Amino acid sequence: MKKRPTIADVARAAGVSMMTVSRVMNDKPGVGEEMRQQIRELANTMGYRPSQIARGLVTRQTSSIGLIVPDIANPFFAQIARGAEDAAFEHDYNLFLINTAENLDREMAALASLLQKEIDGVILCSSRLPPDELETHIQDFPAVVLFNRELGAPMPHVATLNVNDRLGGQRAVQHFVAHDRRRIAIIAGPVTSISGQRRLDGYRAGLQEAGIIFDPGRLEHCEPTTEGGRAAATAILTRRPRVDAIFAFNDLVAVGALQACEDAGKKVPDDVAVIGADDIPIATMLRPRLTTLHIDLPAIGAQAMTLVLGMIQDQTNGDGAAYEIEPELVIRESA
Amino acid sequence: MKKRPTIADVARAAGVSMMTVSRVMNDKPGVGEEMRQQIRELANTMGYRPSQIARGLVTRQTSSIGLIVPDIANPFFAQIARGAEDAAFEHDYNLFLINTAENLDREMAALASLLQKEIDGVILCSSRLPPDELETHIQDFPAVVLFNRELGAPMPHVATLNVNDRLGGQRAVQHFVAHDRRRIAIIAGPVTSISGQRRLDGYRAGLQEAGIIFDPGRLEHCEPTTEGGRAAATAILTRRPRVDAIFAFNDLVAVGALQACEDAGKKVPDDVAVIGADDIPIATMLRPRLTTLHIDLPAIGAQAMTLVLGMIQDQTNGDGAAYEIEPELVIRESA
DNA sequence: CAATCTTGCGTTAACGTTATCTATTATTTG
DNA sequence: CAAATAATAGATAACGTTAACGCAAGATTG
Repeated sequence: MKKRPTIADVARAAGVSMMTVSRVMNDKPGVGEEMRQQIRELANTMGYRPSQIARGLVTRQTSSIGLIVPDIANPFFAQIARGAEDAAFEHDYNLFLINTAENLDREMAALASLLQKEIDGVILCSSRLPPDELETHIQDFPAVVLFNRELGAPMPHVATLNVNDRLGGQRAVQHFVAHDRRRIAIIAGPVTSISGQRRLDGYRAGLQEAGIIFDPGRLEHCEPTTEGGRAAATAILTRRPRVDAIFAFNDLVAVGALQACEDAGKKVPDDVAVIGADDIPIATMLRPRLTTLHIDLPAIGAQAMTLVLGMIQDQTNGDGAAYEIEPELVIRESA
Repeated sequence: MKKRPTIADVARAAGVSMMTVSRVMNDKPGVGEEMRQQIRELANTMGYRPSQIARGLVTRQTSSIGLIVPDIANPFFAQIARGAEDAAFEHDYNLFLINTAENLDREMAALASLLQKEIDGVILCSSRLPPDELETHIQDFPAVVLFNRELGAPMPHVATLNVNDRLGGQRAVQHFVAHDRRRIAIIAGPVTSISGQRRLDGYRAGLQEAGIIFDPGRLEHCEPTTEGGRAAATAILTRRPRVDAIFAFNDLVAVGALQACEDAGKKVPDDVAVIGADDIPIATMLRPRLTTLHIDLPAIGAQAMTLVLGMIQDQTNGDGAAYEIEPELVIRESA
């Protein structure tokens, strides 16, 4: 509302040059302790706050990081966002949040608008962009962390952080097999999802390990939502009524599968065992409690943020590295 | 990585002044159609993107809106954030997301850092700041929407958007009473929560209406989480074992209450009926499905964003107004 | 056909901050 | 005690963009 004081106003009021005020505000040397205190106090009473915009123009730093996710309403990404924002707050950074809604154009628009904002770094989650598009769009950022997405060849200023979904899928199948389930179905999520492809990979590896031949009739793709999971599970259950286990793309999809089993009159886990993935909070709220592949979502968000921040500060920190997170099967009631 | 071209580079390459390029980039008149096309193309091939920072310094507009929420990992706020971001995207605005973690200092720090970023507007959700602090902290923003928080006196550039939680609480109690429940407990959420206070108000009004006297033993406060709800419900159930209905602060708390009933060997809804609030997606995933007070969360987020954007464009649009949303009881299985 | 308006483009000066360099003192040193 | 060094502070010029005004040449008017 009322006009904010500028550094010039403070300087004039204190009878010093703007540089002196600037040095005080940035805790830089070159100002006597006495005057420093005096200016600090004056700035405070005047309500002076340096403009990040003007500062950004000259320093080329904005103290802002972009976080691009498919859908913040998905608890998976909401938890990651929480961890990332907490870490950003610790370091006096702010977070731009953008949803892509699983839409390529919107993902590209997101990257473009963040570029114009001259943010210091980006965390890009589950990008669906084709490799070449991805590379051209991220190369102009000072620091990038790709979550659940790999790169053909390492790029400078780009680190990757991936959940070992293949291992997860394999472990899920192993658990089913160990409990004498052999007619195992999989709901693999969106066809374009990298995580989905990896989980499917692990699923097939697990089957092969157990000497079970892959049956395409037990595979279904779907949207990463409860409704998607329900529809997919219903489709599988009608096509292959004797299925005795379902590995779901994620917990949301698993909830849908649970509902489909209920609809079909199948008891979980007696008739059909269900394993989800990601261990979002809902997993323990349901009855039966969901057996799922656990990963520490807020910690992942925090790690991603730490990685970007590290790359900004210090070129070598995490630059080009590929990090991996190992999911752990937590056995509850659904399998 | 590589240095971005500036408007000066484009101007030089095109053999025109910077202003001409500027006019083209902003679709402003004063440039011939032929040259306009030519510059557009050149800018494109050079990969020129105007710096929002430099632009912001002179126009005093950043195309950024701040969204402050207690916790983005809470589906309630995640849904609102989704709606708000979608609406922002539509208008080429970006969203700063900040969590307060129910922490006053952090809320104030959030406001302060957004002020330095010179954002065009803020949506502040469920502020816990005392009235005077709140007023001083929001008055410097060009446009503010307060969600679930009221103002003593209307302020210019500040609109409020409130869920009529009092009515919601009253309706919940009415529903209980209509089904012959009279020993109705309430879990009222954090003591500092405005929504919690309003729901408690409505609860008492509902009781009075039915001629039931208020029993403090049936009231408990708690953190707005599943664990909080579980603990609070357990406390009430041990203190007042004959309670036959629970109105929960929100759906998350209701889930906790459900769990506490399960722990205590009470059947829902037969022994104890439970009503939640907000109708987050989890409500329909649970068994029994949660009866709750429905509001359209993404729509609220979008409305809040539209309100801020309107105030920025046009001073009078929504300025100082107070909007209200009426929750609707959706009856499912838990009550 | 002179007077006015329009169209198309350029010049200059900001916006608020910090980098860099320079100038003035104090303080230490050999 | 002269000379070197450090500490403190100021002046100036960016950073990339747009607002505001200026000016010419062509179009329109009475």
